[in-house]
Amino acid sequence: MAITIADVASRAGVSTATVSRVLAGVGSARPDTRQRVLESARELGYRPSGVARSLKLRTTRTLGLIITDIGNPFFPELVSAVEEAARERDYGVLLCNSGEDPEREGAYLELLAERRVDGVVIASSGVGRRHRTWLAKAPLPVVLVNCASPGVPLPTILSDNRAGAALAIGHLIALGHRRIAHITAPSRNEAAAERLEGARDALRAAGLDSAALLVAEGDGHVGGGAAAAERLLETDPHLTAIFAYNDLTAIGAIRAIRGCGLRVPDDVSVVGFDDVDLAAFADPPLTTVAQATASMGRWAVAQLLDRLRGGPPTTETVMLPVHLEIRSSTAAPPAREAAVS
Amino acid sequence: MAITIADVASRAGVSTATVSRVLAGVGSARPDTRQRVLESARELGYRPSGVARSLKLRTTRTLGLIITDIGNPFFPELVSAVEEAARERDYGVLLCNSGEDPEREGAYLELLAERRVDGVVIASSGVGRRHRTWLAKAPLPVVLVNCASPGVPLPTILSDNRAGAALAIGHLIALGHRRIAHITAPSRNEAAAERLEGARDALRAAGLDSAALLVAEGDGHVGGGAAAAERLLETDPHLTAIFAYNDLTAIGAIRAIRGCGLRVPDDVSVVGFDDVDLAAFADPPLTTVAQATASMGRWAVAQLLDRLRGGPPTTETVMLPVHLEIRSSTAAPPAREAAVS
DNA sequence: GTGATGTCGGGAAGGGCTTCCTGTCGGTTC
DNA sequence: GAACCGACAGGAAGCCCTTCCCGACATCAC
Repeated sequence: MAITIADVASRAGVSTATVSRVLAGVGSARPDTRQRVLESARELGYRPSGVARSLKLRTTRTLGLIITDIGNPFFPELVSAVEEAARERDYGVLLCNSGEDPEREGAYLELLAERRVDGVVIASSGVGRRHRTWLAKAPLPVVLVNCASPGVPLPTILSDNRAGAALAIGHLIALGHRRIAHITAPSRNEAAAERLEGARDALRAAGLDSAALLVAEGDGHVGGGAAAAERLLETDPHLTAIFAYNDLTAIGAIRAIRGCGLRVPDDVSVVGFDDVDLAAFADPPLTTVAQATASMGRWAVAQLLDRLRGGPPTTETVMLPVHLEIRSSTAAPPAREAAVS
Repeated sequence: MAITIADVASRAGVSTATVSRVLAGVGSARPDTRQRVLESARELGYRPSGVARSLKLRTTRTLGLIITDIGNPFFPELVSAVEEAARERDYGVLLCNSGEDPEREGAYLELLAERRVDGVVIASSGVGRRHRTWLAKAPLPVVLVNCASPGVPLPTILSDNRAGAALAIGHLIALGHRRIAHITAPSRNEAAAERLEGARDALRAAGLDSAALLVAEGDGHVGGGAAAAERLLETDPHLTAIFAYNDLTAIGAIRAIRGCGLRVPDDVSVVGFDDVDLAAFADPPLTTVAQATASMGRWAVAQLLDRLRGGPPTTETVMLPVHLEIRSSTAAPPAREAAVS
């Protein structure tokens, strides 16, 4: 059915070895032989089988990419960077959306291993911990993005979550806020724990009682953020600032704050995390901690490919700095509250 | 290096044929043989090579997915649906982000064909037209999502763009708007043309002059939407409604409108298209035309797999209905304007 | 003329799997 | 006891490439 190298060879009156060499451009061939091969290939519409080549060469030129949730705009940005870096080197990307489901994660890990992808980048928070034993004896190169696998030495790149959170809270404190709340994410997410810790760091650094930080749990999405903010405002109707686990959560919080008849930032300031594309276009434009998302993706791919080109197995961990993107969702607290505090 | 079926066979003291049969669960094997094979496989940590299997079986259990721009939230929603439908059937998805770049599109089409993916779903507006000749003799099953390839009979699923646009404009007219503008997308995008046509349909149906529709071109993104809205407001400072090509464009328009000191929807109403997740959380929540994005993705995969299971090549075209999601970005025009018109 | 050197290109192995075909063996049946 | 049968399991082909190795031939120097 499909044209094979043998068809091309017989049409050109040469052996398959010659066809292979000519098409790959290696070795030497007489110009007329070369010509005939090229012509036959073109005329037949020959397209070499990547599968056969992969079997022979023991490389698939494919990378696996496991992410948590493509519905969170942070991930499309990462996917985009990974995909681009891969494409530049002629690699394909097999996309796996884990949805935080351990079973699916496991299934995908197995699928990628069976498919013999050349490497996999894992950017799915829970995988590192939930599949430690698998990762410890991973049959292929793995790099972790924004996620750790305690005890398993794997190359890792992550944002400085703790410092970022401290930056956010520091900013709020500097504006004069004292009644600050935090919306975290389910604790299976290690970044959530780090961000919470960073928030407390900043409070302590300012000589405030870090235990007084009001905390509610969201789900990393708009809905959870809104619900958490509502609970928070019920608990302390006079809080003046909320630092959210991520931008989606922050957007939910803003919604809820407005739902309570309050204004952002006049009554309550809100800070997000990630600096997703849409953060700048939210209303009001969101003050948020910006991660170098694209850099992470590029680094992960570069790391993997270095390794494939014979580089030594690394366990390097890179911590990327973050910075605060100040927009209009934060302002000084309302005078009354400032006086109260 | 890697464990092969031969290793398992020799450890279990059987032939590779037997191992293959036992692991695939076909044919019959004596319970004790079965046992030995299973045990050896487990002990050795055997993982069959998908590559070898693909070569033999002539199927990769992989689908290609070409999209325009993963940065537009419409696509993650589609990707998510495709990925899920594929995963349920144990298929992988090779993600290709074309970025509207004809060269990249072509490269990806070739890559997918060489990789021998079992099928490809194309949801990248321009591909259908730009690569017609390729598609006409596509070496693998293709289905088109929200994109057409004139003259090439391929199974296609699309939203009723024209009717959707008419719905949007009809809604604005019903609210009393008469000075309505439209922000379109670059004309290489056929959906853009259809939506523009639909807008004119509705104007005509209401007995209004469809030629009077003010049109500006955006880029399908927030930035382009904002720029287009600015131009529009400059041309006609008294327009009272804007229908945008998509939600991102609409969000940009809202930004620009506010930048001019006007309010949404009090001074200017805005309608989007797509009903992206975030539309409901925009400020104000966006009135928009909702597409059945997930259904499209699922249908595309189902279509492809049916075909692979021996179904006949189809050229069926499905047009999905859309509906208007009325939120708070639209309202009656300000009294002064209503009087003027 | 002979040997050395170099250029082309073919044969064949091998990558890891599935499956058709065949053979063996124990048990039935008449 | 012969013929037959079903259940198991092995041999080997074949999926489509790449590349090592080697032979054929031409060319050149001596």
